[in-house]
Amino acid sequence: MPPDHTLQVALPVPLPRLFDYLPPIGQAASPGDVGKRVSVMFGNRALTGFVAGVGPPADPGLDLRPADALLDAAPLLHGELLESLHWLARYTHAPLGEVVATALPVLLRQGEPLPDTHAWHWRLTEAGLSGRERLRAGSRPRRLADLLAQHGTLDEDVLDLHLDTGRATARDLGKRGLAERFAAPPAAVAASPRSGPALNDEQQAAADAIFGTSGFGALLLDGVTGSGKTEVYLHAIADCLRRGRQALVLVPEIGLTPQTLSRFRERLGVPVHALHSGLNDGERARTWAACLRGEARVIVGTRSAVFTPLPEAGLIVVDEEHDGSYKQQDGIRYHARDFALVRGKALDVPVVLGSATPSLETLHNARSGRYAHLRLSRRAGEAQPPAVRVLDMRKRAQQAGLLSDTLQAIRQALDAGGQVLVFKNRRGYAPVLLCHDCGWSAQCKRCDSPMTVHAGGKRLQCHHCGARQAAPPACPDCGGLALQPQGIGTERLEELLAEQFADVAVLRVDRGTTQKRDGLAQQLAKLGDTPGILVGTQILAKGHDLPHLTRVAVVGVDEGLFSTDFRAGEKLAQQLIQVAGRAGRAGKRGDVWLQTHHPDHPLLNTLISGGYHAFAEAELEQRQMAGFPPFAHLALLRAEAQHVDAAQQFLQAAKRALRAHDASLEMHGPLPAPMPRRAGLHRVQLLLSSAERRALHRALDLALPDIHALPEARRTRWSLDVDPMDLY
DNA sequence: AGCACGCCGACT
DNA sequence: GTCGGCGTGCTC
Repeated sequence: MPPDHTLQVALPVPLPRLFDYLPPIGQAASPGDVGKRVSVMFGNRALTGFVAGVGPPADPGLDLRPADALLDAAPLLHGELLESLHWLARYTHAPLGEVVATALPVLLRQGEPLPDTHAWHWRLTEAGLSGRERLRAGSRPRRLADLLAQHGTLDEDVLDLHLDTGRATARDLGKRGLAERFAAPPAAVAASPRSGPALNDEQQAAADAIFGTSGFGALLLDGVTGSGKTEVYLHAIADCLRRGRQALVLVPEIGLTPQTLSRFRERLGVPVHALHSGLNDGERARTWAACLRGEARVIVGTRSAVFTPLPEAGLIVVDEEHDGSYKQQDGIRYHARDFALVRGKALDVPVVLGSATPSLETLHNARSGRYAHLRLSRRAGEAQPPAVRVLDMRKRAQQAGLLSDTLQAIRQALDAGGQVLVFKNRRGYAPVLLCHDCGWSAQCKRCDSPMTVHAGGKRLQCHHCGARQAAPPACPDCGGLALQPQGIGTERLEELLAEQFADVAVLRVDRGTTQKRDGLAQQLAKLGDTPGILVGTQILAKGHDLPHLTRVAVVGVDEGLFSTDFRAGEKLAQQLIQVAGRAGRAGKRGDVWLQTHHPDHPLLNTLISGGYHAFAEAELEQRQMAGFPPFAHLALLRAEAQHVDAAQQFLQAAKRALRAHDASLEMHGPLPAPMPRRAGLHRVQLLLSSAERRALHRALDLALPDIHALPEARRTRWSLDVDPMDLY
């Protein structure tokens, strides 16, 4: 056996190398096998791998095992997507096998064949055509045969609509040789778009700029809430369809509502394929296959949709590009927005990044001229931007964190027939249970963090490891009965509001209440246009149209003003702008009441007087001075272990390895993570920083093999996060 | 990451 | 006497 044609296989294991296999017994390996999946025995378990290359073995002395079977007749990944995944593996410093596994739908990752995407149709056979008259008139088989004769062929999916038990009858005709089922090629989709509202001049200019971008180009669509970004997307997508190309639209996790989809479907007049967490494995694999075959023309999906193959790509849109849900926080820690840009470049198509509150990274790129900067400054229908009022909380009496001024403001808005949103940037009933007598507070036994009170004070839950327990009836330390929830969460707020405003509906909207499918939409429908109060967290800041909302009360922003996380200010500003954007729509000017202990804080002042862009300007200056992104590039090496020392020692050794390869790399740590214990493990981290992205990556490229080989590496769970979003 | 192999404690 | 703890070694 000439050993110069072995399969170089990428496997979904955290080992940063490929594994050589002989081709399956009786087969020869050819360069055409690159991109096919392959099943192999690895150790003593069967794995599905991916042929990354064909060539001579890395180690000629090694006794190679044969692969069991190649799973694809033609490469599953090739061309642009394959190249982009190679890029992603290099960029995240992750094994190609894990990157490929992340990119593929579960079923394909497990080695299932690429599913069919064609529809099954039925038609009469020769025997059926000539013999249908002999079927008893009026019988089901006769009626179906007549239908088939009349229509020529019928889609299996609609048989039951034409005739009761139509499917079963068709199978019966099939058994008698009178009808046959065949795979119909997917119907060619002719777009029949419906026109929407006329674009205003800003929208038109934006749409023209996208249309005029030939080949790759990044465009920031910077439009205030309600300025009609979606209309611009729809025009750009319609253009893309007219040119016979596919469009990919990425949306944040909670932005993909049934309403969004039906709006797209209605306006574009083509099937819109959705990819989100609600799909089952089969649906995901089918959608992926439909993209690969070019049958899916418009794909709307969340983070992982960035991995869909786009053989006829024409446009990529990333809506709400600043949204944190685009960054995967475990496994391969990719950023879907950034990867979309990489793919857009490789595909040579425009990438539109839309937001009312662009990330500072994106704004920086727009200001430096790398991205075109398209602005939509006007709200549709002449709606006015909301007025913001700051309430000083210092030395003021409050109930459940609400000032009496705020309560009055809510009353006024309700009396005027409006709806009010009370926005609290935290969830749970009350952050901690505190003994007023001795100061004891409920702490999680596994994590060093306070447990939060849930279910009206009956239950304690740790928000970090999920541990739950019943709240003690008396203080475990002093036996006193003065246990009180400290601080306020949305449940306590809801309680107070329900009490104070018993005449209107008070809805709490958080992860708990919206987990059910369409839970939020149903709740909002229940409220209708009657006066009422919505209480909630982050989830309320985006997405849904709330046309009757006239007033927003913001409570509990102070934690975000003094955080150690360098991104906290940006996140807070984005949230405040987004939630303020919920107030007021055409015809009704909304307002925002903001309670704080720090009414003079520069972030609030700049944001309120100058808006998001003034804030961003100031924040970018600070980032530059402090040497933070986008003026520096970060990578975070995290380690967790049963014992702090193991994690510490690993990171110390990793630091020495990095230092050996780059004497000038900036490193901070190892330091305990901001949440130093989680689920019983100690967490430590080492922050790497460099003004030059290249220098950072070169140091990692050189040092990671050493770090993998460290004896300390085996005694800890560790991971690398390039461009971390949270520094913990 | 899995999964074996390999030496030391409380139990059917 | 065993079942089982997780240290450490390896996977083409």
